[in-house]
Amino acid sequence: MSKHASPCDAAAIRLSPVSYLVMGLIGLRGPSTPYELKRAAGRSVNYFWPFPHSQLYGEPERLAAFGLLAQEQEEGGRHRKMYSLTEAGRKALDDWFLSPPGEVFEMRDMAVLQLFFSEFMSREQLVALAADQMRLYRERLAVLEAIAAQNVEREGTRRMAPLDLGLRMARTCLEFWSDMAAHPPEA
Amino acid sequence: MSKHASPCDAAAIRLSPVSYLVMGLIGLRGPSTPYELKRAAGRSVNYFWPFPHSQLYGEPERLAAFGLLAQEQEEGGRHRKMYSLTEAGRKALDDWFLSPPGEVFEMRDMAVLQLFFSEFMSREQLVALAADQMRLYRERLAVLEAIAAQNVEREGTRRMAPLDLGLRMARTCLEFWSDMAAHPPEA
DNA sequence: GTTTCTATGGTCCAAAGCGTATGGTATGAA
DNA sequence: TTCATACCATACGCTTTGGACCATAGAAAC
Repeated sequence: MSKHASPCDAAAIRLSPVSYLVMGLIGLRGPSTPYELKRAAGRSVNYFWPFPHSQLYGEPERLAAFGLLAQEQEEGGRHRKMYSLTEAGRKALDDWFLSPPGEVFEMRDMAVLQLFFSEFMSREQLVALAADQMRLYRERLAVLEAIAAQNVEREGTRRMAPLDLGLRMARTCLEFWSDMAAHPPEA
Repeated sequence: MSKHASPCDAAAIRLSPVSYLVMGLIGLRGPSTPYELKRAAGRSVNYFWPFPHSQLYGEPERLAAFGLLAQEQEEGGRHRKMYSLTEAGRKALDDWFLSPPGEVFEMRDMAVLQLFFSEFMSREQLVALAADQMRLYRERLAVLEAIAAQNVEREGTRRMAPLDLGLRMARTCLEFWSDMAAHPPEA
């Protein structure tokens, strides 16, 4: 039932962020199906590394082919595939931690792009943009705070740390756009 | 000399962030060659909307084909192509400003990805990660502050606003990672 | 005046990533 | 039985990516 790939050139495989995402989540959760990964990711890691769910089906397959995950397929029904970490997979994760990424975040922000070109905007448009961003960041804050509230017992643990950063960033942005709305530069 | 596309289905064209990037930069700078755009972008907008330089060559071509830019080609030498905004292009830009993006930034942060899975790390590794991020954010801050210093006369203008946000974000992150280094959660 | 060096300027393309359309399967209600 | 609705999975066309590669100009060296 268990279908292993030959523990082939695990050295040669290209590991992308999504690879680590998948291996990491399985490490945290234990054996999981793609659908479970998708749901788990949607509520957490997706906030600071977005990606389409379709990758959570393809990537485990690929990792299994290289022996980093073990695959087990349901006999009947939906033929769910259950993936778990192999020794090699665990090792790959550990190796990843050995060296910090050496780069800071990349941010893609359409609102800031508009802001950069805001010389072409009227004052009203600029204020409207700022107001809209304020609304969105308040929403974002509410969502993140709700997640924090649901996990009070884990407060201060490592897994909650990214949430903390998310909250800080959202507050910083909210503050920025509030200032912008209150005192829009003339040009 | 001047080569216009028919002002064809400018309605049908798909406009991506890079499209606005290009049109916006040309709007700010006046007529520009791709190389100039590339250099200008590298020092500014690239910090909050990264993209490969090859797009700055392909995209203007495409926009010109739809009549949003006008193209003029150097006769001899390098056959540089000079692009400028047409009426339609200016209009497309204006239309863009009519509706705020309605979304907040997407962040991709490898360090936070590692942090999320840091339960698998030793305390030393975590501290090392934090220290490395601190270093990088200090560097980033230095760069941004240098840019700000070079533009004191434009301080408080709209074009400098994104820089302000960048500084605030970098400080927030630096603070976060400093806290992480000083008080790494046990697990 | 020819060679060489370097900074400038531009193109190409294979591979990766993206998002969505689509199509099955289980469950419970009508 | 059937319908409706979640749940679960895959396929595929399109865009983006990043970096390798090429080409030109001008200056310096000889």
